[in-house]
Amino acid sequence: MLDTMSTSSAPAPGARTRGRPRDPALRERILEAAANLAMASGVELGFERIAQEAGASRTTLYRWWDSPQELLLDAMLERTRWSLDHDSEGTAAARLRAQVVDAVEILSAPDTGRPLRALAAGALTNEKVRTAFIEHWLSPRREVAARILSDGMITGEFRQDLDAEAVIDALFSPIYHRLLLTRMPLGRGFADTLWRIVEPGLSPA
Amino acid sequence: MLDTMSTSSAPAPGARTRGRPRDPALRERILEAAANLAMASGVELGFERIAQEAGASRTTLYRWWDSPQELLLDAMLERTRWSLDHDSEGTAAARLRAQVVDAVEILSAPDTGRPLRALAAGALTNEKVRTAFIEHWLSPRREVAARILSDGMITGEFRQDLDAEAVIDALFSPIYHRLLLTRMPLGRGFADTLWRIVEPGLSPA
DNA sequence: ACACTTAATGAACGCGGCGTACACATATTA
DNA sequence: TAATATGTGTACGCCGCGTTCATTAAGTGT
Repeated sequence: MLDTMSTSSAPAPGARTRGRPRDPALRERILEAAANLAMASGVELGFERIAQEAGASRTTLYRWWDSPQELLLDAMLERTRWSLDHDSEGTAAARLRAQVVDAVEILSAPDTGRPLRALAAGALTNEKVRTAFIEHWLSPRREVAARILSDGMITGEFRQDLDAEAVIDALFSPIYHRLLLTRMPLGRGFADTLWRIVEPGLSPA
Repeated sequence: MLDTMSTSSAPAPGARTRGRPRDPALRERILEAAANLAMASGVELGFERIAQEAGASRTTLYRWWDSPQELLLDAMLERTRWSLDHDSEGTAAARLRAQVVDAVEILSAPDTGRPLRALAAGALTNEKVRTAFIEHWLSPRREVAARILSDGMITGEFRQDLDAEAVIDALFSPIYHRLLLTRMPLGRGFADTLWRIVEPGLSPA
């Protein structure tokens, strides 16, 4: 089993260790500082600034994270747990559609969308960040959708020869695309529009 | 009319000017150096390295470009002119599908795909780069597809209530997504798979 | 009590790229 | 020949990076 909630620095849940225990409040201040800085677009994300904003020592950050982006990833993961809980009621189509709406929700909200841009930027320059981003952010979310798709294919609601990964790409990558590259409007309506385009390709002939 | 072939530094096509004329060969060496460096993944793209690689003076680069990424964009535009020429023969569906295949072609080839990643990374950190990337790279390509979609909607081959921009997103952004973020295979087959998913949403009921 | 272990701080260092400024050489037009 | 614009080379200060070190703090073990 994979721990999706922390990139590198697991404070060892209930493990009683020797030495001085890590200060949870400090960690929280650091994560919040990173999220705040990343929300203010145009600000370069660096250990220097984060430490200053959090009122922490720079060395402390270096101890726990390898890069500012991995730090930010930890912050984002904790702030978006809810999006991984999904209803298992209703048709597969309705559940999948709800996931698309959720994704638009998260990526269009400034306090999550903007940090996600900084995260993606890191993923493009640092392979380690890219790996962590895939492992801890993208994959868990794709798996939720993959599960729903699989259910629908079994019950016959969807066609059985679907390429699940490609369907997920078609449904979700446009949302990332609008957030990251283009400047086209990204709002609730886009989820509907997108769904209307892809949905016909899901149902059996 | 918009000049899509140069971001900032137009050498004024046939304009006879005073002073010493710009050296075209030097410009070419610089563009090539940038493309080569961007192809070697893991290398940070900076004026310093580009100048060194091109055997040019760093000052010269600062004169003509505002950022290494805008320089690289110029290089990419010149190397992918062909992709903007498209056949106007055949059904709209066939022509649109061909565009998807071309896109996969360009983004999966290392000598264009990797530089494009560097370009996208720049677009995520520098708003000016982002603007140039949209204006000179994304928009012209989207317009080709938009034209085909428009044709198909007029002839009745496609449904008339399509949101063209959203269709384009659904068809092309998954390709960028696979190049930039995920590590899923990006090959000829993906174009076909993608098309099979989206195509049903295009034809009239 | 004491030793031991880990966390957090703060100061300092060298490195490298960035952006700019300046002086100079070169090529072309008026 | 004068004027103009391109290209070169050097030098400078700045800032963030990544690391090292010494020090203090907060918990464990016997």
